[in-house]
Amino acid sequence: MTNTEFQSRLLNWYDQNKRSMPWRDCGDPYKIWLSEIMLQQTRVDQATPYFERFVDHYPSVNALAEADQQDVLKVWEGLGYYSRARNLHAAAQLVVDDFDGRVPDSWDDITKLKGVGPYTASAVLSIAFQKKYAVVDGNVIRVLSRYHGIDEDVRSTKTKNGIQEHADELISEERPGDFNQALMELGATICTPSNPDCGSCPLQDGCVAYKTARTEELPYKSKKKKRPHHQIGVGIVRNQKDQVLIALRPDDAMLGGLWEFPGGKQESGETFPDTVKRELHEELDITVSIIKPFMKLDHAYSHFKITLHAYLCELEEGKPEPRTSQEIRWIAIDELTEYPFPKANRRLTEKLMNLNKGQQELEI
DNA sequence: AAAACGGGGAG
DNA sequence: CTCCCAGTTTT
Repeated sequence: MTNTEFQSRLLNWYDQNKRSMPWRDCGDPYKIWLSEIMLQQTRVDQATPYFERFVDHYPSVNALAEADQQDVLKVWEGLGYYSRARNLHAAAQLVVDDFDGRVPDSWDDITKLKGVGPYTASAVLSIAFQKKYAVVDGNVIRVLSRYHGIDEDVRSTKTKNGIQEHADELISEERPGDFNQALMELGATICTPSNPDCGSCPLQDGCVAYKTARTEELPYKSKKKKRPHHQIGVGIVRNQKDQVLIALRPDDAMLGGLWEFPGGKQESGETFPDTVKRELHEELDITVSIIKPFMKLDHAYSHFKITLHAYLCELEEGKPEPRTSQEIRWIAIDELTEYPFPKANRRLTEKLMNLNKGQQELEI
C-alpha cells in the first residue's frame, strides 16, 4: 500500500468514525494543549469530565496563569500525575509572560513549556496549527508495529525511534492533525491491545501482523518489574477544637502540592501504633497517643503498592513543627473538602466527613 | 537506559 | 492479578 493510499483510507475511516470529544475540532490551541496534557497516560473517558471542569474554571491561558496552584491542583484532584498540573500552571504563566498569552506555534518555543515533550509538541503543532509533526504514542506504537510487523521490544528507545521514522514517513501533508488523531483513534477503537477488530480496519490490506496472524503477539513488550508492597502507618490527630492535622507534600515529591495525614513506612519489629508515633515524632516533633484504629485500605501506585493503616490520635505533647520545611495546618472536618488530597487519603477524609455528619463514633 | 510518576478500567 | 492508557522528567 502506498503512503497516499494509507492516508486516504485512514482519513476516510476517521471522517466516518471519529468519536466526539469536547476539544476536538474546536480550533482553540489552549484547549488542545490542555487536552493533550490530560491525555498523557490517561484514557479519553477518564480525562473528559476533568477537561470539562477544568475549562469551566480556567477558560483561557490567562485565567489559568492567574490562578493559585492549590486551586489548580484541587480541580486536578483524582486525575493523577500531579506534576502535569503543576507544570501546566507554570507553563501557562510562561505563555503569558514570554509569548503574549498565545500558545507557541513552533517546535523550539513550545518545547520550552514544562510538561511538553516530543509527543505533546507534535500533537499541538499538528492539531492546532496544521504543522507536519507526527505523533508517536501508545496507540501509534501498537498500530505501526503491527502494520509493519516490527517485533523488537517497543519499550526500547531504538524501536520507538524507528516507529517515529515510519510515522514521519506516513503522515499526511494536507491534514497532519487529522492524520495523527486518526492513527490514535484507530489504535484506541479498532487496533486494540487484545481482540483487535481487524475486520473493520481500513489498513487491513497492508498489515503484516494481520497477514501473518500475529496481531496477538505484536507489539512485543519486555516484562515490567513487579511492584513492592509497603505497609504505611498514618495518624489522624485531633485537638480540643475538633480539628485534624494535615501536612502539605513538597512540590518535588511524589504527590507534590497535595495534602495528607502524616505518617510513614512501618519498620521491622514495629506495631502500627509504634510506626505512627515514631513518624509523627520524627516529622512533626510531637508526641501522640493512639486512640483507636480508624481505617485500613489498599492502594496501588504506578511503581509500588501500599496498605495504609490509619489511627485516630490525640496530641499528647508538643506543638507540630514540620522538620522538612513542609507546611502543616489544623482544619475542621468540614474543611477537608477544600484541600487537594491524593486518592488514598481522600478515602480517609470521606469516612471522616461521613462520621462527622452523623455525629457518631468520632468522639474520643 | 532506566526509574519515577496516579488512577482507573479491561481481561 | 497484570496490563494499558493521546508521556515527561529525573537520575
